[in-house]
Amino acid sequence: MIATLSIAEAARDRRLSPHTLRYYERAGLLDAVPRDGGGRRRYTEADLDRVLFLQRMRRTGMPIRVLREYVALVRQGDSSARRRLEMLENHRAEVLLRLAELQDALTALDYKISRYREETA
Amino acid sequence: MIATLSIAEAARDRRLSPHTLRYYERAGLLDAVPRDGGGRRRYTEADLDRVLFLQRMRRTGMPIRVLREYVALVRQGDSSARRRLEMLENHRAEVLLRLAELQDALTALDYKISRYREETA
DNA sequence: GCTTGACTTCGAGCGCACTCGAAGTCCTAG
DNA sequence: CTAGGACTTCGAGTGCGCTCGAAGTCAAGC
Repeated sequence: MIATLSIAEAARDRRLSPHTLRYYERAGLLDAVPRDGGGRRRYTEADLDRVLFLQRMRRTGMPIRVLREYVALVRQGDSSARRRLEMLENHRAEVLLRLAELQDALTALDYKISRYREETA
Repeated sequence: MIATLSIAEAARDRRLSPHTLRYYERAGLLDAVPRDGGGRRRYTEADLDRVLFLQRMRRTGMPIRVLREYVALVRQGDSSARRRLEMLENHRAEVLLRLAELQDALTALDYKISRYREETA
């Protein structure tokens, strides 16, 4: 028997709000989460893994709309594997771009900060 | 004599829209850009430098509200230098955090992509 | 002198991603 | 039997950062 979590527990675990978890489900980012006798959600390990994936993609700028598309492909099964791979590769390229942007800003910030420090010294 | 740019030219140069340039000015992120006889904006080198700074900060997630605060401090002059330095340092810390997030996602993506490739092979 | 087109201001509108609150249900403890 | 609290659904509201469009001005070219 594997442990399942209530929505509050799952939310705490993944550091987001129950509202957001429900929203992701409504938005088609999570397949219907299993319910207990009283109709309450019980999150499985697999659900939490999916949430972690969603968080990673969201944090790196993938829109909900695209994520929804990806999840729909997952539901379609193996035949969509190639398209999913493409989506992941596309997103990877965007992540690299954003990494470069952050590095650029970091360099600029460091330069500016060092000038401020001299000035104040 | 230094070259100044029309709003269309400045926008092209910095790869954003004239709408956004006007918005930044309205939002208090750019000091009043000098105007020509007909009341049209002429962007100076300094204005473009400021825009570049804004873009870097925006791309790395600094909110307009904070940028407005920073710019207000710049207007106040030297006495605000220490606070500005603090703001830059705070933002630097956030940039590092976001870099870590991107790296984490990149690692996860690379793993997933490699699995997809094996599967399809 | 008239048209064209790039500009001006201003307020409204939009897309995104939550975020919240109302109203109801269900289980548990006292 | 009742009170409390965590949950449910659903639609509405919020904050952000643009983005757009209407209506008007102005200078240049024909």
